[in-house]
Amino acid sequence: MERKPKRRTRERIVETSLRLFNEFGEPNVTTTVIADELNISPGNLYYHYRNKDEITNTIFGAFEREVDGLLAAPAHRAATVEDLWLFLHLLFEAIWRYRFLYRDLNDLLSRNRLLEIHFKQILERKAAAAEALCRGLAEGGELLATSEEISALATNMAVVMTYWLSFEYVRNPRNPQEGPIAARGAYQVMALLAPFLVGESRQLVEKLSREYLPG
Amino acid sequence: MERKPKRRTRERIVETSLRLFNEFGEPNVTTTVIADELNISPGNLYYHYRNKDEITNTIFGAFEREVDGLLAAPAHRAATVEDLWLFLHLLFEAIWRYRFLYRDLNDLLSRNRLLEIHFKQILERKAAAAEALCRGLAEGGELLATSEEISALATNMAVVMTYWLSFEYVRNPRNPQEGPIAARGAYQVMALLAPFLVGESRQLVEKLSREYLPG
DNA sequence: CGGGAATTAGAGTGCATGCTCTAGCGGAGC
DNA sequence: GCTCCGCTAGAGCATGCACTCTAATTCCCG
Repeated sequence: MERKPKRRTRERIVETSLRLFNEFGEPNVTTTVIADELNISPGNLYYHYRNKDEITNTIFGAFEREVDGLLAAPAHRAATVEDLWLFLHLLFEAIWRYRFLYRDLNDLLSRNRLLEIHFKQILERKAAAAEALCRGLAEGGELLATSEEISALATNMAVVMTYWLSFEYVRNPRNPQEGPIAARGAYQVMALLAPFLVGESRQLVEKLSREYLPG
Repeated sequence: MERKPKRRTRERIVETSLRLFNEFGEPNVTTTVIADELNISPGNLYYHYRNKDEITNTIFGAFEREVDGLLAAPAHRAATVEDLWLFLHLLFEAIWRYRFLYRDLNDLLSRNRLLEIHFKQILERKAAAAEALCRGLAEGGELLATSEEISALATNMAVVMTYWLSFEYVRNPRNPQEGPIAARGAYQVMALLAPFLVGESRQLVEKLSREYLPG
């Protein structure tokens, strides 16, 4: 009936699941739908994965590895505004590729203990990375703020990094374009710490904003 | 069998549903559970409400009325930092009482068109109220920022106002205490615009923070 | 009382979904 | 060609859910 390569079924399941999860939301994608989309039988799907959660967890594992790599970088490196700008773009791009996790976050976490624990860790690492970046900028004299201000700022950065996609989704449910949303998210996070920046760094932010905001 | 007052069934259904929704999440509360909790039959429940969505919509209607009242206020009044502080507390308190809406937001909106439209409006009104408050402070000379900065700031305020509860919930799933979470949310939003405030207003924020943050 | 309307009970239905079970296919090595 | 084994098909099961239907009860009002 078909001439597709047969040996990649396990990989194809996660690829297709990720695509469908992102498009329709994980709760709205049944195992039958995944199997149909792949033109395989439910039995075949369950031969490769014990249950639906195992598919979700596999996808989440890939996401976690990617994000961990990104979040680890800022910790041990001198921070500049350009670093932050790049970091935010990479982060939002990764989040976009796994956006289903963020769309039905609480639902997923309440049904899956592993996700609950690990996602919480990711959140903490996000806040820690944001704080490390801010303190790095402060040490370099590019940012001027008290320790309390930096703590609150880092927390707010974590909030916006985590929920910007959801926010955009509620504001505009039928508008799934990556570029603008990710760039806008990076801009919004940048706007959080812009007022704390001094002189040339602040002007750099304004320049970056002008370049990326209209596009 | 029972001696409870019988005539309030319709009201008791929404009251109990709200409580259960908030505690366990709307998707995890079945109509059977609601009926059981009230010691009534499913048939009785469906006599008063055509379906589950009608219960949700009724609750949402009450929430919308409350929030609309709150959001309308800042628009036509001279703004001060104290006004904002009070406004944020009232808003977070209202959100807390209807927190189930925010917990499974995307799930709810994707299954309920009325909610999708009206919640979107609420979001827009939140951003508008935040922007009005900021511009009011700017006119009063208490806040110093460009128009672009105020726009980005208001958007970020809307994000934190909307998702602070979710954020706290992910960070600490088993810790349902109202006071600290609402106060902390107000503080976080305040921290967003603090760097734009001048002189005495900024010191006032620091004072308010010291009072409410540890508690 | 009596009768009609409002309310309630509770068994039951239909459907969706995650998942299972068994039989069979097909390719690689002997 | 045979056999073994990884892979696949697909009917079907168990469960949980929102929701329905009819009969009974209770309440209101004359």
